Amino acid sequence: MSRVAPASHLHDVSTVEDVLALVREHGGRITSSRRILLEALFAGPEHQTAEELATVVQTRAPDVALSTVYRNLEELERLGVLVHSHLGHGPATYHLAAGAHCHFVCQECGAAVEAPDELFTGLARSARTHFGFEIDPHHFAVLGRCAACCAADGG
Amino acid sequence: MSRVAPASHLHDVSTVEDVLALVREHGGRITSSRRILLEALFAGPEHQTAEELATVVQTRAPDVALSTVYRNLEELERLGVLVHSHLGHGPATYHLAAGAHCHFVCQECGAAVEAPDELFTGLARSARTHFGFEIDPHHFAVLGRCAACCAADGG
DNA sequence: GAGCAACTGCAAGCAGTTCGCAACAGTGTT
DNA sequence: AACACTGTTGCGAACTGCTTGCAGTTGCTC
Repeated sequence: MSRVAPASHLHDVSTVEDVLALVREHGGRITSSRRILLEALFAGPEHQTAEELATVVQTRAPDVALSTVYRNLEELERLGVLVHSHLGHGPATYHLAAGAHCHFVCQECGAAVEAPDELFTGLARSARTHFGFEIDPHHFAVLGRCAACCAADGG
Repeated sequence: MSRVAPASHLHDVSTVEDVLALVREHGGRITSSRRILLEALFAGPEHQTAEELATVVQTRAPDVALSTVYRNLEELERLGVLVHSHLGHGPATYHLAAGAHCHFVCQECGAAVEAPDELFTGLARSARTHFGFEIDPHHFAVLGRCAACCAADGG
């Protein structure tokens, strides 16, 4: 599956140009769709689906195809710049690896709560000691019921 | 979304007939596809996808459609007899609610490790106190890297 | 055994994502 | 500045996992 050396931590990738430089280093090319996509990622809200990103990109370059967005997202993820997570049942959401965090998603109303990584350190330690398993708490959402829905339903 | 009183805990649902009785109580009918599906669930391995279950069912009743399997799984889940979980990217897996447990799934090799619920009590408590969020650790898998893949890759 | 409603198979449809392909466009070289 | 090399693109079709509409069937009650 993902067998990549995430090189992003060796470089500063805090701007669009930084990322493009990284892309170049890995033999990739700097294309306008790639640049616009990155700008959308840096400028937009934290959790964007491929479709949403495509829509944003298309406001500036209407001919960029959805498949191009997917391919670029895939490439950027391989370089370690991006991460995608599955929040509940819908489409995956993408965000910059730098701002990765964990999520609680309510199965009833779909609300997503961002959780600090510290909440998972205990679980991470147990998983490591019991099973030698290194968890990646960013990639998935923890499902459940949010405070509002618990209150609404009672019980 | 799921707004159901899981009645299963009020009843003993440890056999196929128990479940069918529960189905009847809720106005459902006892059909052969339903019975065969339940037998597959009780007899088969713990994690089965809808497709796998359909295949098993079809060995005994070749005309049972995949959509029927989905509809029955949905119904049984509404009654609280079943649970489905998303282990990684592929299709959902179904298993009896009685044997529910948490999972660690390796993103590299796909291996699934079953984890005791106790590992999640700390996280559950933090989520509750910090966010009023009641996690449901059974419904999702925690992704990461298993011991074997960690060892293989180094890092 | 008649009738109601739950259930069924079938086929079509859906969302999200991937793929094959021919055309196109960055990039290093000349 | 033209050239070739190869990464990238748009398009459309395919794919997976799942859902739905419909007309026919079947379990269950009276």
